[in-house]
Amino acid sequence: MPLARARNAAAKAISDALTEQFGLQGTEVHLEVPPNRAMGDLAWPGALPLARVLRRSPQQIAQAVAESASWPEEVVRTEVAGPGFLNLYLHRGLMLRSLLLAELDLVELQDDKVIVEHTNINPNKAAHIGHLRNAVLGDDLVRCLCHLGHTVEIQNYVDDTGVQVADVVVGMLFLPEIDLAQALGVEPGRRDELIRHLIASMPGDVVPPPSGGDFDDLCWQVYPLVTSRYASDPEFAARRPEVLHALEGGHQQLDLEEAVFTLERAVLSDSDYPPRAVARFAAAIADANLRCHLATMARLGISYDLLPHESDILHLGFWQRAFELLGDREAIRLEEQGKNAGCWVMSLAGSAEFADMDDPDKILVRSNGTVTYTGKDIAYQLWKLGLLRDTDGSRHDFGYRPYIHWRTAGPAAPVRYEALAGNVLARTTSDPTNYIYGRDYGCARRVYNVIDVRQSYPQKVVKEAVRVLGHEAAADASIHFAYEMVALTPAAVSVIEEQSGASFGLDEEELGKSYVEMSGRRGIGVKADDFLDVLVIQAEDAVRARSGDDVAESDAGERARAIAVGALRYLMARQSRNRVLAFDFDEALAFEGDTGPYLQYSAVRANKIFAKLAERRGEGMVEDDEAEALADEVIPDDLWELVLECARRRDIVSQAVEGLEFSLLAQHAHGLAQLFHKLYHSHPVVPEEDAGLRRLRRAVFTLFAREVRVILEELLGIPVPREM
RNA sequence: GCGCCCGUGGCUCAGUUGGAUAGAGCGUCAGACUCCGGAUCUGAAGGUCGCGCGUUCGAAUCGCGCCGGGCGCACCA
Repeated sequence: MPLARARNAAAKAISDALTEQFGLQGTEVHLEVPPNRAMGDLAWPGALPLARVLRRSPQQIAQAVAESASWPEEVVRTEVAGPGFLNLYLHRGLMLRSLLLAELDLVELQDDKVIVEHTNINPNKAAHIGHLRNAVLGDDLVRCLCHLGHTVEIQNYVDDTGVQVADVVVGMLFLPEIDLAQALGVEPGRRDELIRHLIASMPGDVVPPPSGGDFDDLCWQVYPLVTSRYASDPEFAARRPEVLHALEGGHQQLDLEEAVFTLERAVLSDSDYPPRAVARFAAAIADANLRCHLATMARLGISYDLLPHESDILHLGFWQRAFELLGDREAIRLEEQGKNAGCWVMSLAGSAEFADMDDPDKILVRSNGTVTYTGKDIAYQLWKLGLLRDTDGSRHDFGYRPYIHWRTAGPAAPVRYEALAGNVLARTTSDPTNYIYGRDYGCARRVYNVIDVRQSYPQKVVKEAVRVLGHEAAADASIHFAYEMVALTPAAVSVIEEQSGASFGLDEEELGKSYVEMSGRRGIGVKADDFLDVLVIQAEDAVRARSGDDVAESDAGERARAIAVGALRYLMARQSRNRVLAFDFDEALAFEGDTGPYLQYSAVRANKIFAKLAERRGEGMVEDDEAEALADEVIPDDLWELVLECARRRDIVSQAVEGLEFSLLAQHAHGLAQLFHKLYHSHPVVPEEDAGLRRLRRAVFTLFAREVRVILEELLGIPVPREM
């Protein structure tokens, strides 16, 4: 990290000069990178606030520091400018040399573990583009944390016993056969045949390659029918709590085939469905959807370490233990009267954040004895922090077993799921004696929960619960990574309605707004796989238009996939997280300008230079021995600008993680690509006959080619195709 | 009602410990050499940073008050 070294050395020089000249001890010196190179490479604005204290003009102070400081070798020139900035100019050759020497890029490994929980899609329907925002932001965070030397555990929480899964089960078991058959896209038939059809479309023990009409797409069709029928049919609506209760009861070791057989018999004899069979059926639906979600995310190079299941939290008594801990601290109480009578509530009145609320109590256990989602989430959070402990001090833990294995061909390549080889993706089990050798899950120093901003309130409650249990530091380390939702522009809604031939029945008011909220319950949304498919098709058209028909089929497909992923991931990263992303097809399908493909193109072009260089001149990228010789090189302004930008990666990544704002990183990447594209035209390499000039350009472009690959592939998960 | 978020050229957005001349992209207009690929580049036009008051050497950024929009404040998740 040559820039950090130069910065620290310069800061120390300034601090020492302040002591020597003005007797100031231990002044904090922050050096920033000024807006343009005419103002230097690093700048110290600290003379301005010191003016009052020292009763001298800022220019005088800056001048005194500039003249008396013993500057490190990295600083070659100083200048006092504007109202009193002290601008520093770096030794360009030295910086370029250091940046090219790869071993200087190593990071210290951090001695902690960080958990990032993301994706968390309800396993009752296909993923939509809103879920993609969650997963991409979560994955970007994971990549940046790893880059900074952290050990990261990625969790994708599976709510397999919630109302949403129950709703699809209700639909399969109780919707009129006619409606059901239509939703499933088959000829009307008996219910047991429809159930069989659904089971047959499940992916089994594999993670399937996504295509149209997958299992999760069928559920996507069924789900809105259920929710709309609840409103009109009370008898139907009464099925929901029945099914939910069955799910919570579990299905101990019941075989799926046996469960389906049981359901069939119930259909034929017109008798009630046995709860255990219903629960087993629901578990199969949740699992099948989960595998579809994994497949969708795999396309984007997103993977996980652990799949915690809500059913296991339930069966292993996580909540009971959390309840005891909260009870010991008297953080919860049983409400005897009022509107919350019969409920266990946690009072939030004690914390400033909730003090102004009308009702500062949050219900954790309902009057019927069941626990709310927030209650379960508190237990889960405590477990993540290693704080869910039994009375003997041992950790109250899950059981674990390998769920599937996976591997990738590179940092931004698609994830390939396989049976036995590669990295382990584990899932929790309800048998705490199950474990995976050498693996220890949970128990992190810091926890990021990537969740939609609309869940800020329950997330605050969870954090507060950790705090009232006396774990101040752990509460502070419980971070809600909140982001705004993805909505649809009215134009996007029209496109979907036109293509699907369906109408979402939006009223005047909704259509008048600048965007429409997506809703799985209403079936309003752009499915993630569908959108990716469209992107791939568009990208492939563009590839063929440029390269002609001589591109091999598989090669064009490969490039198109990379471009589609690049466009999508960049789109998600570049918008700041607390702004609603109003999805528009035209904008999302753009491949020119401030887009992923623009960045990819810069990387491809840079690589192309070196390919041609090897071919025509037998020269390659600048290696360490050549880099040594560059320290004395005179580097012109325009090339230097790119060199300095390349030096800033670590700073930018730290800042992005600190503020959970990956638009900073996206913008940095875009800036780099822009500088490169400009230089590409003004500084040709291959045709340049002057060997010295050619070496310098090679050096700068070597730096860029490496840098852009790291930022795109490692940090943003955007693949760099071989050609475009 | 209380809380959080958003308001920046025609459109979509950056601008994060307050820093120097507010940046991109799209769109519009005018251009790019027998030269490593034109998904690129050069140039032009386009801004009361919602409004007001304040803090500061300095405010798009911090504080207060308005205006407009969104989202929360469930025995849903």
